[in-house]
This record gives sequence, structure tokens and C-alpha cells, in this order.
Amino acid sequence: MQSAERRTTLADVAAEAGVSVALVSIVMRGAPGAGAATRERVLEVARRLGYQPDSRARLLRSGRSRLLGVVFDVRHPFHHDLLTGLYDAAGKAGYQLTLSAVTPRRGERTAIGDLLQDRCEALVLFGGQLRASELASIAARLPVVAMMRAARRRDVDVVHNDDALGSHQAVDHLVGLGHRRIAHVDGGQWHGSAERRAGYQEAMRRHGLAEHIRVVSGGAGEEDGARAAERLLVDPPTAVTVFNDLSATGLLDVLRRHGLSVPGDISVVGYDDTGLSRLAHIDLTTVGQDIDTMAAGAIERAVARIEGTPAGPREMVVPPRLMVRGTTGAPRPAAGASRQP
Amino acid sequence: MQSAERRTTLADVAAEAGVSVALVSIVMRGAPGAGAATRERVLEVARRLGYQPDSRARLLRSGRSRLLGVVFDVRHPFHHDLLTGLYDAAGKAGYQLTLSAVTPRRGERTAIGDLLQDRCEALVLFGGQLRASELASIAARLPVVAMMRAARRRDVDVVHNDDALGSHQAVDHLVGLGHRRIAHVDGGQWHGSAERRAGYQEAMRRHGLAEHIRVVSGGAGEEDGARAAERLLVDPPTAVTVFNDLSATGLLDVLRRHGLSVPGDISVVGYDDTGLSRLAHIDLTTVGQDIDTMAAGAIERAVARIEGTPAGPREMVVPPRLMVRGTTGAPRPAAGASRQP
DNA sequence: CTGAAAGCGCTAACAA
DNA sequence: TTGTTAGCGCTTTCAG
Repeated sequence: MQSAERRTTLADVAAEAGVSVALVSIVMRGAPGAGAATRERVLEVARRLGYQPDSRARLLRSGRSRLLGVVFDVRHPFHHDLLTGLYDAAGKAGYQLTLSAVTPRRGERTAIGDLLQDRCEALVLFGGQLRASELASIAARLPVVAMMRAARRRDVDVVHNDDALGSHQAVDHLVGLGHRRIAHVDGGQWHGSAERRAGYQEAMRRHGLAEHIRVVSGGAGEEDGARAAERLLVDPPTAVTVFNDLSATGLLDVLRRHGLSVPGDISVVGYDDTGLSRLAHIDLTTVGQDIDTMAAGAIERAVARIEGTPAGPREMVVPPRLMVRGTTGAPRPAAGASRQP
Repeated sequence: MQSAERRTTLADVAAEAGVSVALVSIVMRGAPGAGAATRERVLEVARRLGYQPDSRARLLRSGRSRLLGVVFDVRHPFHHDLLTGLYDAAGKAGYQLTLSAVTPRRGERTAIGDLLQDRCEALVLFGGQLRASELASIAARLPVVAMMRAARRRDVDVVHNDDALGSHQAVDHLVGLGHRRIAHVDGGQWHGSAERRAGYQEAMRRHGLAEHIRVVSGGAGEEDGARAAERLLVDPPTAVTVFNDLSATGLLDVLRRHGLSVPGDISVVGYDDTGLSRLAHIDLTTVGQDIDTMAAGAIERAVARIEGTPAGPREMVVPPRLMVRGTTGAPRPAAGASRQP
């Protein structure tokens, strides 16, 4: 199989079928304007010759690419689920996706550069660390939708989870179970951390538990949760809400190693509903982001900008949903204490 | 920002810089044949106008795309690591990657179809369920490299882990620790399961432990490992090698719930060295696949086929490497025996 | 060193 | 219903 074999083109099919290339083009893309018999014959020839349309030539000519560029990070557990939803939504809207990955050795800038060269009509960015000014200069050239990113700018659409609401749900659940001394392990500098922390504090105040507010600094990793647990152990609360699932598993581990039972002695709530939280022996109660809605929202925003239709609000906030599993339960009746609200 | 703003093209840059498009083309791709001064000026203008080359037009004209299509599955934990290595290797070989994802609602055929339209020069397929005949018909049109797939065919290059060797490493490690009664939980119908099982059996025989061979049927999921553990508990061996990490965690969980200590009472070895196995509270000894070597190998095979260079062997088998962590240790001296540690 | 001209494979007007 | 004619933005001879 030498590469000498030129690929079959429209012209080849046209010649073989004895018609013009224009007609074959019409038939190939199912456009109206071709006789049933001819159509049939052309299709047959195309199949026989193994004709494959050349998307580049096609897009080049038709001016538009109907391509949506997506930048995702191979390391992020979330991004893959998001891709699933994005493909669905894009397909429905009549757009195609082209993917560009960020890896430990391939930066966001490179990933975006590739997409720009592919003449995408809009960009969907997951997470990412780009400076606001860079984002702005890209957004000046084509619509950009940022998902799960802090960018609260006027030149970029933002689709993200309602982090504050998620924390509310977690706290409400714990309070409903009877907890009062509820701590929070935050996510440090990570996107969403500030919102989740604030949400926790607000919910605590709303329940009249301001005096029990206790924030321990953490991070996004397992070790961050473990470290936070050590600090919590000095005076354990009856429940903890944690920035994310991974950190929560680190915390769980340390808690158990120190002989605390979960949820007997202490309840734990994670965030994100990752596969990890669903593992039987972790079985973590967690706040799940509505990934499909977020994906659909992102595509809808992108398409709206491309087609210049509505230009609705720049920000789309999607409500999360609490997934109650095995790490939360009623607190043990406090020894000796009898404060009943 | 209306879409009326046409993108800047080579011609725009040429006009602005007062030179011909051909010259700009030369400068833009760093080809020889332009004066230093002109080059400088053209580059400056291009930057000022925000010129971005159009990869489609470029590739269309130059005949070749230098594009490698990659089909991966968003659900597979492995595939993302593989992508990292693939980007590196492809870049070094002067090729670009275009990604096409398989999702729960987007099949492999669709994913491949997109890539074919993009005029990739070769395909790299991760896993996948395509029938051999389909694979063959695709391979008839362009070089195909299959990774981690059973395809042992003459029309497709195959790059995969040496599963048998991995099992050998696991068993050797355990025997070295003093284990004799070593069981194996297999992966059912999954790719690699048969090889890993056979490798286990062979290694056991090699160590003169044929009488202790014990295979329990399992699968790739956590619940498969859990189920296997239940069966193993009837008469626990001192060590188990498991098809993959996920299954191993399910097994670990059940073992511990039944009061067995790991590695005190029983040692466990997983397979794949996924992120899961590295979590502090799982800390699973496991057989790691050499992902970077596999990725580099896949690209090297693909490029060789494209450029018609060597046409070496169709199959590339990469040795794995045992990652010793906390779930393996010396067996407890058998009751009645008198070996004191 | 630079420019003019000829397409790559396809689509979109228009004409027949 | 079908064919003709222009290009899309770029690279690539080939002259100057």
C-alpha cells in the first residue's frame, strides 16, 4: 500500500459517474437539486471508489467551519464527563467539536493556538490558568466560553456550578441530620474555593450556627485533606464539608486511622461526585455538579455568540445536587450535653 | 464584535508589508529564501494584524496533512496519560495530533469517521471494540496502530503491554517475600485478562508452586474484585494478584471489612498503576504499564508506515514495571511453623 | 532574494 | 435537473 495512491476526490467520482463535480457535491451533502436516479448512481460510485469528503477543502470553501474548539486537561477527572455532554449538545446544534488537550507537558496556550489555526468559530475552555488579559485578547477574535473558571469578565461567557449553593446543600443536609459543630476544609487557591467557603459560612449563619463556623485551610489534593484532618483532630467537630472529593478521601483516611468512625463519630461531605466518591469503600456523600446541563449551556452560549442571536447574560450558573451516600449520618448524642434547639 | 470582521489572511499581511503573498508565506513558515530585514518587517506586520495561518488551507495546498488521528475513550483512566505521551512523541516527529473521543453516546465508528474526513495520515486507536474486518478495511486506506487491543493481525500495527511479564513480576515479587499460596483474580473478557492469567499460572509453575495455582474469575470493576474476595475468604491465600487496580480496591475493601489485615494477613497486587493505586490510603502495590514508551512506540510505528521507511514487526510489546507499595509484605509465619521474623 | 501564476478539493452562484 | 465558472487561503513551481 504505497502512499502513491491518491485519495479519491469529487472529480474522480464525477468522472466515473459521468456527471459534473457540482452535481456530485450536491449529492454528497444531501442538498436538494438532483434527480433520484442520478443521486443513486453517484452514491453507488462514491461508495465503490471509497470516496471520503475532505472536510478541510469543504470548510475552506464554505467560509464557515462550524467547528467548536474545546480545551480540556487530561488530568482533570471532570473534563472527560464534560466532553460527553459537549459532543451531544454540539451535534444537536449542528456543530462539530475539535479537541485540544492540555497535558503536563503541553500548555494551555499551545492547546488554544492549535484550535485557532483550525479556524474554530468559538472556544470552550475548561478550567485553565490563562491570565485575564490573554483571555480577553483571544475573546476579541472569537467567542469564548469558560467553564469552571474564575473569569467574571465582560468579554467571555462563563458557565459554572453554583458553588455557594452546593455548600448550602451540604450544610443544610448536615444540620437536618442534627449536626451543629460543622467545619469546612477549603480548597486554597483553587477555582471555586472562595465561593464554597463563603457558601458554607453563609449557610452556617443562616442556621444560627455562626459561633460554630470553623474553616481549615486545605487544597485540592488528597494530602491537603489529610493535613486538614490532623488539625481537626485536636478538637473534632461532628461533621466536615470538604472542598472536593479527593481532599475528602485524604481526610477520611486520617480520621479512620485515628480511630474515629464515619459517620458514627464524624460525618463528611465531599464535592464533585467524582468516580472516586462512588467507590463502595469510600461511598462519600458529595455535592454533584450537573455536568450535562453545564455542557449544554456552554454550547448554547457559544452558538448564540457565533450566530449573533440573543446575547443573553454572560454568566450561567448551574445548580448542583447533593448525592447522599454513606459518610453522613446523625451525630452521636453529645456526652453530658443537653442543648436541644 | 460582529462576525463581519474577516480574518486577516496572508494577502492582508502582504499588502500591509508591501510584499507578495509568496514571500509572506516563506517568512511565516520559516522557510529559507527571505532577507533578514524583510523577514523582520513581515513578522512585525503579521503580529500587528493578529495574523493566524489557516491550517486547513495550508494542508489542503501542501497535499499532506501531517496529522495523526487519535481515538480515545473518555471513560478509560489510562487514555489520558497516553495522550500526554502521544503529544510529546508526535511533536518530536513533526506531526500534529487530532483527537476524537469515544463517549457513552458516541461510538468508535463515528469517532473514526471524523478523523478520516480530517485527512489524517494515520490512526492511533486506544482499546476499542471494532470488528477485525472493519479494522482491516480502515487499515487498507491508511496506516492504523492499535494500542491495548487484542488485534493480532497483519494489517494493523499493535502496541501493547507485556501482560504475561507483568504477572510474572507480581508473582516473583510475592514469592521473593516468602509467599507460596498465591491466588489470581482475573479480568473476565477484558483485553489482557487471558495473558495476565496465563502469566500468573506460568510463573507459579516456574516457582514450583503449581499445586497452589488458584484462579478466581473477576472482571474490571470494583464490584468484581469484591465478589472475588468473598469467594477467596472461604480459604484465604496469603497473597493475591488482581487483574487491575479498580478490581483490587474492591477486593481490598472486602478483605478489610472481614477483619483481615493487609499486608499482614494477605498481600495484594493490582495492575496498571492508576492514580487510584497511588492514593495514600490505598497505597496499592501494582504493575505499571510503561505508558511513555508505548506512546512513543505507537507514534514511531505510525510515522514509519506513513513514510514507508522500515516496516518492522507489526507487534510491539512493552515491558511493564512493578511498583512496590504498601499492600505487599512477608506472609505471617504459618501457625506451628517456627520461622521467627 | 522576490513576484506572478497555478492550483489543492470543494462549494456556491449562476446559466443552460 | 444539470453543468460552468469562480474562487476559499495557502504553497509551490518558475521566472525575474
